[in-house]
Amino acid sequence: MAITQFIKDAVLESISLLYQQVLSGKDFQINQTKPEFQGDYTVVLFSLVKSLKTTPDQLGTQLGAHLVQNYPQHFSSYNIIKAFLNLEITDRYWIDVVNDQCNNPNYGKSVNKGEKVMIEYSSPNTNKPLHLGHLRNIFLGWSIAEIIKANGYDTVKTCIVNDRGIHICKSMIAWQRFGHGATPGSTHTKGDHFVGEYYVKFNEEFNKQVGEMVKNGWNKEDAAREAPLLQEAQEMLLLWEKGDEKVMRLWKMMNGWVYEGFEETYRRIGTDFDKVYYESDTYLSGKQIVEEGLQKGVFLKKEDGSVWIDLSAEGLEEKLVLRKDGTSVYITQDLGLARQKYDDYRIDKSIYVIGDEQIYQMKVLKLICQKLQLPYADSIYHLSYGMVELTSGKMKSREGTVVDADDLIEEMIRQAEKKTNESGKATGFSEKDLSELFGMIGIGAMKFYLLRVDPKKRMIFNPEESIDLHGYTATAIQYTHARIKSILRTEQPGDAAMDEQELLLLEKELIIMLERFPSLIGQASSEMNPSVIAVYAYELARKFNSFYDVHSVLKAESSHKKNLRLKISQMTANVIAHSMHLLGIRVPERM
RNA sequence: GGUUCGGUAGCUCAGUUGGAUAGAGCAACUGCCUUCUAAGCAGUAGGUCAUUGGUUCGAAUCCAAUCCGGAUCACCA
Repeated sequence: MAITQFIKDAVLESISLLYQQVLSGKDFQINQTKPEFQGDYTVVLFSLVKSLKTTPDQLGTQLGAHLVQNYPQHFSSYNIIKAFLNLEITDRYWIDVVNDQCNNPNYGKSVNKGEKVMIEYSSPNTNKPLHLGHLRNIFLGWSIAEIIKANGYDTVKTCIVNDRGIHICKSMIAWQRFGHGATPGSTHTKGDHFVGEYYVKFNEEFNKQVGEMVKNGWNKEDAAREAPLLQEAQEMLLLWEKGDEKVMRLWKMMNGWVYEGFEETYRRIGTDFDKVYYESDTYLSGKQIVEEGLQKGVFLKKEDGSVWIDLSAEGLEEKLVLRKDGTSVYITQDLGLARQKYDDYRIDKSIYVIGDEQIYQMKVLKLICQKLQLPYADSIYHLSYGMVELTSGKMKSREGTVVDADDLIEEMIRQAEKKTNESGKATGFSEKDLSELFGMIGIGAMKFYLLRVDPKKRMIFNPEESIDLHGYTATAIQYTHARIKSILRTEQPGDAAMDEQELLLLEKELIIMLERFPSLIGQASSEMNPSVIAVYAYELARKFNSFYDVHSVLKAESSHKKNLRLKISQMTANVIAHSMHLLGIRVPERM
C-alpha cells in the first residue's frame, strides 16, 4: 500500500476514535512536506477543524500524538505549524521499502483488472510519408497503451490505415503516367516516400493543367473540377470500387511499397500494433448501421435520399450520415469501424488518439452511438492532443516545411553519434553495440522531447535547433541508468537484511521518490498522460545524481551503508528503466 | 459569430487536482573531474502566474467577465 494511502487510513481511524466521527479520505489532503520543514508528509488540517469543532492546534496535537503512539512502526515524530501537521515517517519503513522492492521486476504494476482497452493511434494515409505530427501521435498512443497495461488493463493497440479514396487514386494515376515503371527498388527510395512523391507529382501536374485551362478562358473553379487528370482519378476510383482487376493490382502493389516503408519506420522507432484495420475493409460496414438507425427512427431520410441525424437538442446541427447517392461520408465509416472494434474484441474502453482538430468529429461520433444506444457508445474516448508546430508556424506540405519522420530520426541518431564520439566514451563497444547505442540515445531523445509535455497542449518545434541531449532529456536519464549499472557491475547488493540505521537526507529523499512510483503510474493512466512519467523519471534521475555526487556507494562509511546504497541504486535503475519503458525509450547498460 | 483548448522566467515547459516563500531545462554567469561515468553536480541571475472582479482561513489552480492565440463548426478525407 502506498504510504499516502496508509496515512489517510490511519488519520481516519484516529479521528473516528478521538472524535467519534466517520469522515472520508476526500475530506482532507496529504501532501509531501516542504523541504524547509521537518517531516516527510503533511496532513492539512484546515478542512477538518470545522466538522470536528476544534482548533487546528488542538486537532494537530491530538492527532499527531495518537498517530505516533499507535503506529510506531510508521511514524516517528510530528510537529504542527499553523494548520499543517507534519509527520515524519520512520527510517525503518523506508528501508523496508527498498529491501522488499529493490529487485522486484513487477514493482509499480497493478494487478489485472479484467478490463480491455483498445488504443488507436498512428492511422496514416498511404500517400504521404510519416511526419513529426505522426510521431507525436504514435509515441503518445504507444506509451499510453503501455501505461494503461501497467495499471492492470488488457490492451489492444490498433491502427486504421486510410488506404482508399480519391487521394490514393491520385498517386496511382501519377505513377502510371509519369513513373515509367520505376519502383522503390529501382530508385533506391523508401516505399512510402516513393509513393508520396507521385502524390506530389499529381498535384503539380494537376495545377499545371488547371493553369493552362484558365489561360484558355476557363474560370478557375470549373477548371479545377474538369481537369482531365482529376477526371482520370475519379474514373479510377469508380473502377476501384467495382473491384477492377487491373486497378486492384496496381493499388495493391503501390500500397505494398508504402507498407514496407511504414514498417521500416515503425521498426526503427520500436512501435507495434496488435491489430491493423484497413479502411478498404471497413468502409462499407457503416451503411448497415445507418439502415438500423433509420429503422429506429434516430436518423431521417430527406427527399433527395440523403440521410441525416438531428443533433440540435445536443447543441449541434443536423449532420449528414449518408449521401443522396448512397455513398458513405467519413462519419459513416467511423460508425462502422467502431462496431467492428467492439465485435472483434468486446472492449470496455476505446481510446482514439487523434489530433484536437477532430474534437468535433469525435464528439459527433460518440453522440450518434449514444443515440443509437449502441453498447460501446460510452466507451468511446477521444484522446486529443495538440498539433506540433514549427517556430515558423504550421507545417505545410505545399511549402515544404513538413518535418519528415525518417529525416528527423536520422538526424537524431547522427547527433547521438557525434556527442558520443565527443565524449570519448565510445571505446570498448562492438560496431553493433555502438549503432544500437546511437539509436537508443537519438530516438530516445526524440520520444522524450515529444512526450514530456502535456498531450493536450500544442507544441512548438524548432527545426533549426536539434533536439537537446543535455538537461531535461532522455539522454540525462539514460546516462544516470548507465552510471548506476556501472556501479552494480562492480558489486551487487547482498542478501542480508539491513540493520537499523539512520537514513541521510538524500537517501531518504530518493526512497520517497521511489515509493511514489506505483501511484504515479495510476495517475498517468487515469489522466492518459505520459508526461507524468517523463517528469517523474527526470526528477528521479536528478535526485540520484545529486546523491551520487555527495555520497559514495562503493566506498560507503560502513558495509551496512554500502549494502543499503547498493539496493537504493538498484531500485533506482529498475524504476528508471521501467519508467522509460513506459515511454517507449530503451536504456543502455553503458554509455 | 457558436463551440472548444490554451496564455506561468528571454525561450521550451512543470506545478502533486485549493495549501506553507511558484519550480526545472535551454540561453547567460560562477565554482566542482588524482574520487563509483562531468551527457553530471552545486550556485548566481531571471516572475504583475494575460487582465479585472468574485468564492474562503488560503487561488497559478475554482467561478464570471474581458483581452490575446490555436482548433473546429463541409454531401473533404
